[in-house]
Amino acid sequence: MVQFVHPSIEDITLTGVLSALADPMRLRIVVSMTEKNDCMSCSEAAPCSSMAKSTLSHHFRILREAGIIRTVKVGVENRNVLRSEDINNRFPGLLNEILKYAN
Amino acid sequence: MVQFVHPSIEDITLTGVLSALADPMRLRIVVSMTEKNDCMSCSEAAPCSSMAKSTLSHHFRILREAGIIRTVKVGVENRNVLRSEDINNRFPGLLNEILKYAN
DNA sequence: TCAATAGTTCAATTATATTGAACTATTGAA
DNA sequence: TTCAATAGTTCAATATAATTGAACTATTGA
Repeated sequence: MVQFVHPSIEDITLTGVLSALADPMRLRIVVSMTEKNDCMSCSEAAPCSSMAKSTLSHHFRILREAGIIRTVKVGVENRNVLRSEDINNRFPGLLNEILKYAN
Repeated sequence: MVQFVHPSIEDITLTGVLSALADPMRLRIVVSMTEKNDCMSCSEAAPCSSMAKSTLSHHFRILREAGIIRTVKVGVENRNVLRSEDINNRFPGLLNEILKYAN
């Protein structure tokens, strides 16, 4: 049984968030999640079909451990949501400012 | 004679800026440059004295190639300035938003 | 029961970061 | 003019992180 580790709000760091968003693929994942504004499976939010699923899994882990997404396994798939509220509490305005220029 | 390469404004990328600022040491360099609000030599802006100068040189190169600082060699030292105006033209508000939460 | 689905984990390879050592260029003093 | 000191760069070696294929786990639905 896979259990995911998520940082609490106070453990979200600036450089952690920046590192996570400093990758074009992860930025695209986050952008597609803001557009959907709902849970997305990993494959649904995949930035491109050519990426190996182990790489995709790695990127989701980075986003998760930076505190940017929350992942829950439901049935056979993972349901990922943006932790917009948490990030906005921790760093008000930051995420929107970055996403303003993403894509 | 060392000649430094700087990207033009339109070649500054979001992920480039985020990658450059996603490192705690580079973030401290940038913060100390905003506090000084003037040219700083590499060693003057060094985030800690224990860092090898080759590592420091590497960090300044990353910042330079991301378009965050401009470097000119004057005499024996490098004079580094933040390209605040350029970054603000390219991504209005982004740099201030990030620096708001730095350190 | 068993194949399909959705993802994780592992091990190997590739790429990036860190550092000491050797180098370059400039200055200032003897 | 020589030469040591200063301020950095570059190089080669090592250490750390990213990418991927292959094997694995867990869940569902036929």
